[in-house]
Parts: sequence; C-alpha cells; structure tokens
Amino acid sequence: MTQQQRNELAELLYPKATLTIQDVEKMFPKRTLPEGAKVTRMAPSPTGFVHFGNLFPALTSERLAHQSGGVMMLRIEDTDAKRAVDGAVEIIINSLKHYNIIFDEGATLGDDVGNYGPYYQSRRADIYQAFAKELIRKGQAYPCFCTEEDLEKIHSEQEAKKDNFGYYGKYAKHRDMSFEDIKKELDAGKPFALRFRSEGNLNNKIPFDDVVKGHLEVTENDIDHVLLKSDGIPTYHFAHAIDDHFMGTTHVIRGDEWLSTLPLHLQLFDALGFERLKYMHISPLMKIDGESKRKLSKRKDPEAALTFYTEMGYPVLAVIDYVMMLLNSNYEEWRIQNPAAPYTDFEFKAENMSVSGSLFDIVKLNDVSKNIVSTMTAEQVYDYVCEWSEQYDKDFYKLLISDKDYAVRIFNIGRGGEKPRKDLAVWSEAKAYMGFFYDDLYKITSSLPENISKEDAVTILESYKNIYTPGKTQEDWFGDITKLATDNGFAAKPKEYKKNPEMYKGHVGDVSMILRIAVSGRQNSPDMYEIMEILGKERVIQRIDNALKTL
RNA sequence: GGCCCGUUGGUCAAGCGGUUAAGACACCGCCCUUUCACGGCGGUAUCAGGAGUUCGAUUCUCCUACGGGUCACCA
Repeated sequence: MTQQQRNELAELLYPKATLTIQDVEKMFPKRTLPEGAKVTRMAPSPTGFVHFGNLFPALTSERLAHQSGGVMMLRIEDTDAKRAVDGAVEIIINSLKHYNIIFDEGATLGDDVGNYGPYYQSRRADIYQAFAKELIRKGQAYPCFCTEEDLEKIHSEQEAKKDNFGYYGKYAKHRDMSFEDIKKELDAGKPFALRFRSEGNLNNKIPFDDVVKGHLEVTENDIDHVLLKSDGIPTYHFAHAIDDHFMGTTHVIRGDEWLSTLPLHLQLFDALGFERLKYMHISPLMKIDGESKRKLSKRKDPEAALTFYTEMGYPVLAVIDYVMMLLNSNYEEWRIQNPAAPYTDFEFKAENMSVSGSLFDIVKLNDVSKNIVSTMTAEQVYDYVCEWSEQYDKDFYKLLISDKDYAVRIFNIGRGGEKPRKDLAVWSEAKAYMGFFYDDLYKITSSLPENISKEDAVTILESYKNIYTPGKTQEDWFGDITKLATDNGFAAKPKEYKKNPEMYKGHVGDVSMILRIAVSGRQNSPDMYEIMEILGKERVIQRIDNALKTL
C-alpha cells in the first residue's frame, strides 16, 4: 500500500473523525505539579461491584498521590457497553469514599471535575480515533473484517494444531489486504475492527522495571490486538495508552493480571510516540480453598464484596489498617509504635510492597479491628454502633438511642487507661456483648456451674439483696461479696480453696458467678462492679428476684 | 499447551553472602485475675527440592517441583 492509499484509507475508515492529533495535544496541556508529585488513577469499569481487592490498588494510588502532593483521578472505563450497569458509578464513588478514598479529579455524580476530561472513555471516541487514523497512515493499524465466527474458527484451528492462540502471523488474514480489497469490503458495508500491526517477535525479550515487582523480562507481543472495536470504541489497551499519556498519569497502579498485556502496552506507547510510564503491578488477594490457593472470588466468597464489611460492622479504619499491613510490610510495626496516629501519617513506600499475593486472613482482620476499637472513646464507639444498627438492627438502635448516657457508660467499661479491654471487633457483636443491660434483651441463658448447689445459690442471692448498696468503692463492694462467701462456707480467696478444697464449698469466684448469672444472665461478662453501678439498685434487685424464680 | 510472575513457620512477613533466621496473628503452657477480655512470661513451628558459584548460601545462577496469573471486538 502506498502512503497515498494509507492516507485515503484513514479517511475512508473514520470519515467522521475530524480531530487531529495536534488538536488533542492542545486539549491536554502538560500538568504543572511540584517535583516528585505523583499522578495516579483508578480506572474501573462500571459493573456495579466493588471488590475488596479493589481497595489495594485504590489505597496505594490514593496514598502515593496525596502524600506526594499529586493528583488522583477517577476514570470510568465504560468502553464495553455490554457490561455497564446503571448506577455503578455512584456505587464506586460512594464505596471508595466510605474508605476515605476521595478523588481530586475525574468522573463524579455530576459534571466531571478537572481539565483532562471527559473522564468517561465512552465520551472520548474522537480522541482515540484521531490517533487511530494516525496509526493507519503510518501503516501500523489496519481494518479486520473477521466475524465472531471467523475468530472462533481460528481459535479452534489453533487448538487443534497446538499453536498459540491469537490473531497473528498466518492467522492474521486481513493484515496484508490490498487497498482495493479493503475498499470492496467497505463498499459492501462489512463491519470492521481496527487492529494494531504488531512487529513483535516471540524470540525477543523486553527488559522492564516494575516499581513493585522489580526487574522483569517479558516476551514481545506478536498479536495484532484490536485497537478500535467495530463500534469505533477502543479496547482497554488503546484507551489506556492514550488516556494515561494525556491525562498526565505518572504511575499506573493495577492488579498484576495486567502483566501479561504489558508488552502490548509498551508497544503501543512506542508506536504512538509517547513516553513510557511507571507501572506498579499489585498481586491479587488470595484465599485458601481446600488444599489450594485461589483469587478471592466475587462469586464464591462473601468477604470479597466491600458491602460485607459494612454489614458486619467492621470499622472503616480497621479495614484500612488491615489493607495497609498487607500493602506495606512495615506498616504493622509502625502501628504498634503509633497506636492512635492516623494512617495517613505513615510514609507509604512502593519498595515495601509485597511481590507475591497474600492470603486473606479474617482472624487477623478481627485482631486489627479489636485494637482499633480499643483506642476509641466510648462516645465514638456509641456513634459507630448507632450508625451500624440504624441500618442493620433497628430494634437495637432504638434501645441505644433511648438513653444515650446509659449506652455510653456501658461502652466505657474497661475503656481508656493503659490496658483497655479488647473485646469488640465488629459492631454487629455489640448486641451480644452488652445486650443484657437492656431489660428487653436480658434473659438467663446460663445455668449454675455444677459445683454450686441450688440451695447455696438461693441463700446467696437472698442475702445479697439485703446487702447491696450502690455507690460504694469497688473495694468495699467486693468486701461485701467476700464476706458473703465466708459466711456461707466459701473460701475468701481462690488460692485458699485450692490448698484445701475439702474445707470449702467453693470460693469467692463461685459466689460472684452466682451473682453474675443473676444480673447478666450468663457466665461471662465485663467487670461486675461496673455493671451493677450502671444497672442501678432497682434493676439489680429485680434481676436477683427474677433469678430466684428461674433457677 | 505458550508466555509471565512467585515460593522463609498454619497466616502476614523481616532478611538483601557470615544472624542463636526479627516481629505480628493463630495455637499451646504458665503467671496475673471474682468470670470473660486485657496484660506479662515462655513454648511449638519456616528458608520447596536438586545442582552450581563461593572459604561460606535463606540471600547469587541454573534446573525441577509446586502455586498463581494470562492467552476476547472484557476490563
């Protein structure tokens, strides 16, 4: 084909695309940012599902951009109309916002924000086509008239011959069509896709330095990938090259499933005359499934959905901390030294990122969460539990807001000080933890331990009713219980009992247990003294009476 | 199958030629303790295998095994 014909072909193929590359260059001036500022982006397709794994590149992008005085963009990759879901963009923005990931630029629920838009790829067709035409003129792209069936046939032929899959070499039948033949197909109204004319060779390796993975050696790409689909909309690869170039992205942060198409992307940047960008490929989050590991799956694993964490009531900061720990190996150490510092104080470094994929460990998440919750004030915990229950447990919510002071006092048990209680990991556990404080939820669910007779229990409860006086110091309060123990043949200290078990019915702990079961309805509870102080005399007596009837 | 990446205790991992191979979670034991939780102390447990380079390999090279990813007009 002559240069003349190629020029003509470009017009023939995309007659409506009048934008030139000079126009595009004028549309997107270079960014002026401080030295070292990173420009990152999140580029989801609008499928309406935000995966837990999406948090990894998202948080990485956010931290790197914002801690360097850079910019983080949201670009919607809606080039595949089949996959688009209504309301998906809203879900993406809101879910990420929930995890403190806020975009400086890009798609919003209203108008785009920023000077490098549109940030919806479906609205950038003319931009892509300007470059497509340029590639056609340079002989680096050509139309392919294969139908879906044609491509399937090629695929099965390759399967049979055990050849590599793809549109390349002898399988690329439209690669060298003459101008006249192309014209004939076009005149016949045949749809076409625009393919990249790859000069790559499988025998050549491309050395490449990934910011996370380090030095890699990838094989050149020899497949003539589709650049523009038959509807004139680009594939991801072509859009990625053009958008990230003109939007001024400095670091492309994405999952490492993209590593295999990296050679194509590099090729495209070269062909378009763009300077190559820095890439950070992040390993996927894995999950153990029987004997083997696999990617955390949207279909099989409920914890893959971001909504799972909201429903369970994981504190946002706990989830962020857990992700940060997996992302940067020294984050956990930093957190131990700075238990209450905001995570944004931590210096996030690409070189501390893990090269291989890690297993999702919900037990660890729970531990992280307990630590986070233990640093909160009672008031904060109250607010979070209210926020959660308003949505997921309305009855409990009503109880909580009916008397805020009461609830805050409950959450305050064991809180603050050097060694705070670490009991709550998720808000959904709150009800089981402290529900018994509310008469509606109080119920004796535990029977007496075997070593305590019913008679003793009755005697002790009856006597305690007469003794109990609120407002004492904890010391005096416990003195009463100790006396009750010794008066009834129980040892004052567990150690005395252990020394001479035959001399006693039990020890003071057993006496406490009787009261605990009566007052809280169960064998485990936070500090009894504080519980009684919060419940107040009337409720305590009521419950003892109830226990007397029930036991 | 081709191509690419990876492999330190059950999990997350530090390590970047010479270490008693950190730390955290989990587990077990002891201590503290009126229950639970917390906390303290201690313990079990790891360099996938094989060659090579080296005075010396967890660290470097190669091979094997295993695991993962990917091979669309999806992103």
